[in-house]
Amino acid sequence: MPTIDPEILELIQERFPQISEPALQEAIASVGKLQSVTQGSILMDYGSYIQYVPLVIGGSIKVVREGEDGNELLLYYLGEGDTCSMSFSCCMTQKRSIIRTVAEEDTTFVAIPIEYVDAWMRDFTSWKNFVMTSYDNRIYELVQTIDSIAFKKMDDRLLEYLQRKAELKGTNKLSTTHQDIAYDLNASREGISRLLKQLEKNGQVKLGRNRIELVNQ
DNA sequence: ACATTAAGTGATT
DNA sequence: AATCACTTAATGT
Repeated sequence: MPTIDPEILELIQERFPQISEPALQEAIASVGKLQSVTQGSILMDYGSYIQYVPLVIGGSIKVVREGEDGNELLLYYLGEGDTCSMSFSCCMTQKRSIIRTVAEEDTTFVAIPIEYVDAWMRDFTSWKNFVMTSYDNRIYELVQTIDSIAFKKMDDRLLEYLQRKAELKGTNKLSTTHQDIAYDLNASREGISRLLKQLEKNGQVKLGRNRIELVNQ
């Protein structure tokens, strides 16, 4: 039996209050590995099998879907206290990943080897609840994203995107390029530039090279 | 100073 | 709204 890592134990208690059972906390601290990745690292890619389930401690991860032509589309973000629901369903059903996850910023997480994930569903109710709640949140966000694509015009999508991003990062000053936004929204860079210009005219944002500031109104 | 990268523009479909 | 074919501006070396 591996020893309990006190650092992980503390982080879990601090960032994942839903995981309340002490025995579960200790189990996580025993088998989990604390990992850090730099911005832009790909944690999981199309077709790969999942080896672990990540519990996000700090930073954020974006989950994207890519078409055959290389077009990308942002599905949702994972932030502190979140976990990747896709990795659950993948490891439960032994299927390859149908999405890609990329570190949106420098990110740390606790990696749980998949062999424990299943057993804990039986053994710990707080784990089961955590997983279910996580699914629920992710599906809710997915539906919002679908709504946004299906029913909203690009300018609304853009504003929504910026607001979510600002919320996730905890700041109104975003450092990103028009091109990156265009990739996430699967739009053209020029289109995004023009829409941002409009938003600036309306006093909703302030623009600079590599930075977009949301103006509270 | 020069090269590179981000952003802006206008025309076309 | 996308694409093209640029121009202009900011930034790194």
